[in-house]
Amino acid sequence: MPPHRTRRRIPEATVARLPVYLQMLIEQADLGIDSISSEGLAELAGVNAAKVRKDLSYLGSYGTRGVGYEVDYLVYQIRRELGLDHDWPVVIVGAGNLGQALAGYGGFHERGFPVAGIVDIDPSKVDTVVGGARVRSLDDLPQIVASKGVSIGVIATPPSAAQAACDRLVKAGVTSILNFAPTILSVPIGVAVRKVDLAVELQILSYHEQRRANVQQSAQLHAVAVDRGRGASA
Amino acid sequence: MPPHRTRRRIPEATVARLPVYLQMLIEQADLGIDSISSEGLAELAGVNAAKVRKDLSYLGSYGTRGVGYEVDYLVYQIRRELGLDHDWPVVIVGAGNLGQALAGYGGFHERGFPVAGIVDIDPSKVDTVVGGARVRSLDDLPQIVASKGVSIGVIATPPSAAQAACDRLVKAGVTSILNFAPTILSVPIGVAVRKVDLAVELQILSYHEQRRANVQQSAQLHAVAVDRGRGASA
DNA sequence: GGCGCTTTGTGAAAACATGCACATGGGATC
DNA sequence: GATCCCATGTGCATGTTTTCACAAAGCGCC
Repeated sequence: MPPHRTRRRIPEATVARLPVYLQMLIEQADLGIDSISSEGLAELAGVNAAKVRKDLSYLGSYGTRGVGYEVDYLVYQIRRELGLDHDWPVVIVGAGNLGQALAGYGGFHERGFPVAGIVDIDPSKVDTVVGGARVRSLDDLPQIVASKGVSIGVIATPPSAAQAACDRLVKAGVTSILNFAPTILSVPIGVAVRKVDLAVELQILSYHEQRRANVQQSAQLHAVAVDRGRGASA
Repeated sequence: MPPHRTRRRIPEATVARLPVYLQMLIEQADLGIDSISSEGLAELAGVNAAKVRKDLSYLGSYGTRGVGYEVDYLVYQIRRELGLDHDWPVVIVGAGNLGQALAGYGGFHERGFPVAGIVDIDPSKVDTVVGGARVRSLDDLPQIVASKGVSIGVIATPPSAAQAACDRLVKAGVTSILNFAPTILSVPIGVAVRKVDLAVELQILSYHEQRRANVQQSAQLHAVAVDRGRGASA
């Protein structure tokens, strides 16, 4: 039996933090640091130390008590667990503003997600070149997916086209989708979807701004009430 | 006493879903639908009905038993709660690939976050025009923030410049930050930060792909073991 | 080789979020 | 104006995530 076959399931919240730890660890490695404590990593990642330890404990016991974690080894283990020991080519659907920026965004390639292709339904966009890649027809999707072994698709279309784009990705054999359109996609079970909605992020910030304003206002009202109480009757 | 002064705090998980409900409700309103049940909204938002009801109950009792929710009124209430009853101008720091795409991305303006300005530290980028806005110098930041009443900043710089960009935003008076750089920002308390890291999203998908592969492999191994068991000894 | 220092790894508690299930109450029909 | 129907609003149980606190364990120094 291999040492860690299926391995116990890692909580989703932890999975979402591992990439952050990874990023910080790589930074430290580049700085020549070769050992780090949960405390140190916690500080870099903006979380608390107990959380770091519990998160890392899901991967196995890779720390040394009294010392900390060896940076390189931890990088290796997190990479392995996240499936980052090889590249995952991605295909982008939609060559509008956002699709073009994503295609040209070096961060993808740099972090193990080379852009295998970018496609658009609009014939006038096809064959234009964005971010070093030639835009291809949506009809070429199956061919791109098959020939490059793509399993992750990125949707950067307008909302109205997102579900259709999704369907074509799934039909072409993609099993994970990153959706930038403000649309809830329906997919067969077994296909993973993550949604990133830039406006939603801003709206959440707006809530906190709003709240701050309300609280201040209410504190002022309260202060007034207190003053009144002091000066006069009850 | 006003009817809903500070109002009980809304759970963060709910705050993150309200924008999605809002989006769906606006879509329904545009379609001429004027009433919707928790069940219907749940389906559109991709969550379950009890959750919708509980989430909406934090806003108050705005539904009608036996009937559902009036779409327009709910839109109004969610907008008010999220602070979306007025626009929130944003300033973008960094006019690279991503910054340009964001500046040109209609979704921001459309959903209440007009781009009040985009700035860059690189003199060669200053005065170029992207997405209808002229890039201005980083030094103009305080002036832009003050004159346009900006309270939300978007960081679209390379990671190495992100903390400096953040500091300047805070100093200029911005109190909420949306950070696209893969960096943990440190900010004074009272400033809200949200981070969106595109590569992290892909890495989370990668984990699930990886896992799928492992499970399949392990199922195969298991099948082999069973076959062996069948064919021979134990 | 033992002692003390340090930091991990992890049970157990607390906080938070989800989902069920049903009492409650509004609207429609007669 | 009484009755039925239906979907909301919510108490409660369940599941997940965070945090605490401490025993276990490696390292270096004497």
